[in-house]
Amino acid sequence: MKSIAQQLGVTVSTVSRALQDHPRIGLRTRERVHELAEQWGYVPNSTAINLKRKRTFNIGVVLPFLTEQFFSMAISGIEDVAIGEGYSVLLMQSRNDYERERIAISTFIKHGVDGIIVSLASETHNNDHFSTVNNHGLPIVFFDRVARNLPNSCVYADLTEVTTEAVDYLFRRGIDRIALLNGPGTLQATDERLTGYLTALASRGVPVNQAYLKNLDLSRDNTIRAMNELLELPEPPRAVLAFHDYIALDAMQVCRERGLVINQDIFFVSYSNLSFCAYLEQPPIASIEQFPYEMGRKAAEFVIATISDPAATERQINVIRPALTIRPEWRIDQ
Amino acid sequence: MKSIAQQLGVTVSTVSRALQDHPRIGLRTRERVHELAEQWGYVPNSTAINLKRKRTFNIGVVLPFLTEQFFSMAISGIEDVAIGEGYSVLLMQSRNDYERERIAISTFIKHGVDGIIVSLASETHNNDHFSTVNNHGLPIVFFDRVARNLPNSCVYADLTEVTTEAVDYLFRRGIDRIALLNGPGTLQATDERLTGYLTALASRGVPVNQAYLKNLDLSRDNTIRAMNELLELPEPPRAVLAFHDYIALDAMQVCRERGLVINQDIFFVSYSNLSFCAYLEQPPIASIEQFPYEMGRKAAEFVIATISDPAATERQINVIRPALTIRPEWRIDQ
DNA sequence: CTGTTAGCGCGTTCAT
DNA sequence: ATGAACGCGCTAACAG
Repeated sequence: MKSIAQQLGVTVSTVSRALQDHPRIGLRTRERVHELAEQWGYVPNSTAINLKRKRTFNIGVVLPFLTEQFFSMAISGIEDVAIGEGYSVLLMQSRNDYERERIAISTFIKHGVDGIIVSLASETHNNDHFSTVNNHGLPIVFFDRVARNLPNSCVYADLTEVTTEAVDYLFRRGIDRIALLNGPGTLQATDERLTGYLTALASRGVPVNQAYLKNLDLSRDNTIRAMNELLELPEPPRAVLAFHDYIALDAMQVCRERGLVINQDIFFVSYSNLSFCAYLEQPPIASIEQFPYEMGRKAAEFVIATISDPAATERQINVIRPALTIRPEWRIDQ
Repeated sequence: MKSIAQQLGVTVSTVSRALQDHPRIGLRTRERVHELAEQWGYVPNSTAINLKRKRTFNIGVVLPFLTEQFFSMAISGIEDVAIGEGYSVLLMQSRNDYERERIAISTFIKHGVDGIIVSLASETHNNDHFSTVNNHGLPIVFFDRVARNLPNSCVYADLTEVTTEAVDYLFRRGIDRIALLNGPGTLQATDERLTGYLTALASRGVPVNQAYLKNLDLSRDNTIRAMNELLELPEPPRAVLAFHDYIALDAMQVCRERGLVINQDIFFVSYSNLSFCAYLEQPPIASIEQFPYEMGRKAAEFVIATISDPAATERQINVIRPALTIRPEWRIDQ
C-alpha cells in the first residue's frame, strides 16, 4: 500500500479508501489505485486488518479422530458454513485424550480464534479448560459429544427414542436377548442409549439382564474383551446394540472368529450408519443415522452467530432427530 | 498489558520485558508482573505479535477428502509435527474440484498462512493458482498427489516398482489376465501404476491387452461402469489392480452383484491398505501401504524448514517406499 | 474528495 | 533497571 501510495503521490489512507471503494473518492484515483494494486499483486495483510478488527476470522475445532468418518463428515459441514461466512477452520484432534484436548483449547485461545467447536474426548473427566474459555468470553459450541453441566450452546442427536425404536424392532423380529455395548459413562450419549434401551424393555415387561450391559472405553482391546464375555454367558445375546459402527465391526469379528454367522446366529444394530458398512457382505441389519454433516453445519452456525452478536448470550440447543435405518433386506413389511 | 502496567505504576514496555523474562529487569518487578498476569488471566494477543513478526504460525492444508482415511491419516502426521513446532493447521477440502482448490489457495494467501501443503484435486488441470503462490514467495509443498512441472518440494510414494511387484505376485499365483483400474491422467501416480504394470508384463513377455486398462475419474458411477465393461469382455480379467481401496470396494460389489465370488472367481489388489478392509469377509488379497502418516509428517517438516529458512530454496523431494502387503492367508511361502 | 492523526497490542532500540 | 518513542500494516474519525 505504501509503495502504491508513493507512486501515485497520495496518502496511504487514500489508497486504503480507494481499495474499499469508499463512496467519496476520486473516480480516477480509485481506478488508478486498483490498477496498480492488480499490477503489483497487492494482497491485503489480514494480520493487520485483524488486529484492528479484533477478530481473526478463525474458528477452532477440536474433535477425537478425523479417521472416524462421523467426524470427517461433521467437519465438512463446519467447513462449508465457515467458508461461506468468511471464516477459516483450525483443526486439532484430541484422540480421545484429555491432555491433548486441554492443549488444543489453550493453543486456540493463545492463537486467538474467534470461536471454538468441540466434540469431547471420551477421557475428558473435567471441564476446567472449558470454564476458562467461558471466562474469556470466547464462544464455544459443543456437538455430538456434549459436556454436561456447561452452559454452552450445543447440537447433538438425542438417541433415547431412536434406541427404544431399535430395540423394539429387534423384539418384533422375535429377538429378546439383546446386549448393549455402550460407551464411557462420561458421555451424555451413553446415558441416552441406556435409557432408551431400558424403556423398550420396560414397555414389554422384559427383565433387565445386567450382564448384557457393557460400558466400553472405545479401545479395540476393550471391545474385544467385552464381546467375548458376552458370548461366554450361559445365555449369550442374540443381538447386540453397538455404540457405533467401528465397535460393531470389532465385535462382529470376534463373533466370526468364534464360528458364529452374522445375521443368522447373531444380529447387530449400531450407531452412525457409515458408508463403508454397505460394503460388508453381512452388515449390521440396521444403523442409526445421526446426520453428522448437518450437526457440523448447525454447530458452525451457532458459533458464528454468537461471534457476530456476543450480546445474545442465550444458550442455543439443537437436537437432531436421528433415524433408524434398516437395511432393505431386513425391513419388516407393515 | 496496559492495565497491569498501570496497576504497577510502570510502563507497558517494562511489562512486556518482564513477561519475556528479559535479563535486565528488576527481579521484584518481574515477579509481580507474572503474578498479576496470572491473576488477570492475561493472554498475549498473537495477532499483534504476528503483525510484528510478520508470521502467522498457521500452515494451510488443501486435500481432496477427509473422509478418505488416507488423507485423515496424512493430516494427523501434519498436525503432529506442526503442533510440535508451534504451528496450527488450517484445513480445506477440495473435494477433487479444481474451483474449490483455487478458492482454498487464495483464501490461504489472503488469510496469510506461512506455508501451504497440498494434495492435488483429481480434476486440477492447470497450475496457475500455484504459480501465483510461488511468485508470492510462499512456501508450498505437495504430497501424494503431486503436481507435474512445478519446482516445489514434494513427498510421495513412487508406485512404479511396487506395482511391478504386485503384478508379479499375481503372475506367480498363476493369474495372467490382470486389469488395471487406474486413476485420472492428471496424476503422476497414474503414470507410475501404468509403468509398473507394463514393466511386469514386459518382463514376462505377456502381451498388453488394452481393454484391461481403464482410466477412472474416481467417481462411483464411473468405477461401476468400467468394472462392468471389464466383466463383459470375451475374456474377462481374473484379477484387478484398483487405484485404491475405495475403488476396489465399488468394483468388488459389481462383481458380487454379477454372481462372482471374490477371491475365487476374481481377485483384487489395491492401493492404500486402509484399516477397514480387515473387516471384509473377502478383502483384497493384497494392498499397497503408502504410509500416509509418514508422508504427512515429511510434508510438514519440509514446509516448516522452508519457512524457517527461506534462503534455502532448494527443492526437496522425498520418495516414500511403499510396501506390498499381502494378507496372511494369501502369502506365497518361499 | 483527500491529507492528518491516532490507535489496534506488542516488541525493540535508544536513551537515561 | 526502566521509560520514551517508534513501527508492524491498516482503518477511521476528524479536519479541511
